[in-house]
Amino acid sequence: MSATTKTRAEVVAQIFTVFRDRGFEGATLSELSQSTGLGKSSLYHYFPNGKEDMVFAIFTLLGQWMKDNVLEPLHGVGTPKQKLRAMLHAFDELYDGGRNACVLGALVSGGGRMRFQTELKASFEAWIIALRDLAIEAGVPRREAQQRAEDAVVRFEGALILSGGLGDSGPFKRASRQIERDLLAV
Amino acid sequence: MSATTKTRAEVVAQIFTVFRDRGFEGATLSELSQSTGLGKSSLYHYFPNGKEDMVFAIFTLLGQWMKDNVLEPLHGVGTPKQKLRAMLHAFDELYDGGRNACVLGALVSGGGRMRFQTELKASFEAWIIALRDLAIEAGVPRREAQQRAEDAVVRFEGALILSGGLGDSGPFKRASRQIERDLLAV
DNA sequence: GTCTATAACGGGATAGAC
DNA sequence: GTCTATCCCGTTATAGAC
Repeated sequence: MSATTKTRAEVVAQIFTVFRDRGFEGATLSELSQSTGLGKSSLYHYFPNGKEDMVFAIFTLLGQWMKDNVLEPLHGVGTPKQKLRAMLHAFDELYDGGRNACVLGALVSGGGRMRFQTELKASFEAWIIALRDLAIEAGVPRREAQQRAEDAVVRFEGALILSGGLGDSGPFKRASRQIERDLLAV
Repeated sequence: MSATTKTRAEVVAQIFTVFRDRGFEGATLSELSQSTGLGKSSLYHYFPNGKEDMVFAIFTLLGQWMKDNVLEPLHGVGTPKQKLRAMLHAFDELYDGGRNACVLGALVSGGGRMRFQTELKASFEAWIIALRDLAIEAGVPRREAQQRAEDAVVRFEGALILSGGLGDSGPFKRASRQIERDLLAV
């Protein structure tokens, strides 16, 4: 790739932020065009079916991010506690310490809930499974691990909503600490 | 009020569900017109500034609902535990056991985050204060009570997102039980 | 108060040149 | 691949009759 040519990955990374901040209906082609620096027609070159295709691309990007930042480290070296810390650090960067919303939450809350039901379910489940397996590795019984993983996702999502609503990153930071404390506790 | 005349409260209750399910950008005048049975022009009679006015009316409705279902019972008779159960029952009905989204979450996640920042903050804070005061009444130290109240809101919001994403009311039901267990625990 | 009609605008999407 | 130009439609909003 050269300096003047955008890769698809770069384009997807840019539209990702728009859908995250505006939701599906709120993300207009004008803003998507502006944020990517591409004309509307060029966007249709990348995404023939428009916004719907863009969101599918975002789900793919999320899957890749999860693989790189959660699943791979999970199978790497270190204690479960170390791996959890690394994961939490990655989430902290993704959400910018609570200043960014969660694109999954934005799509659930907006009109995309029915449109992307299958993908949303798969994304949440993959997330939960990753956290669950880490808890299992730390010696937590499977059933309990599943519950704790769901709790962690609930806390992330809820804390991002509350941090957004209050304009205060405190709830997110505290949720992150609670997850670190609770997920693997014996 | 007669059978043929809608009160403003009835109209607001109907548009409430549209914004809750569709978000601010996703709620169109066509759907609002359909759900209320009023023509678009009639909606402008009730809400001269359009959708923005409708959302302000929703915040007012929420404030009243909170007063009736949370604040009043709080100052009524019964043990804190009994009052908490009554509050949780009211929330369970509002969210239809996890099948409904939270309108505050929908407004935070959509484009309304900046537009209604003041009202969102006030709504979340009122909610937290109500839960906090109940915990204080039950003998929880003030600081700890504040944290638990924020946790409860985080759990509600996150559980509604996850229940929506998974299409399964399980997370909401479990969050409700956890709040009942944790908020007042000594 | 509610309606019909319509204005004014912006949205998503396409065609075709380069 | 990206652009300009354009289309069609839905959306917000207003005017005025009843």
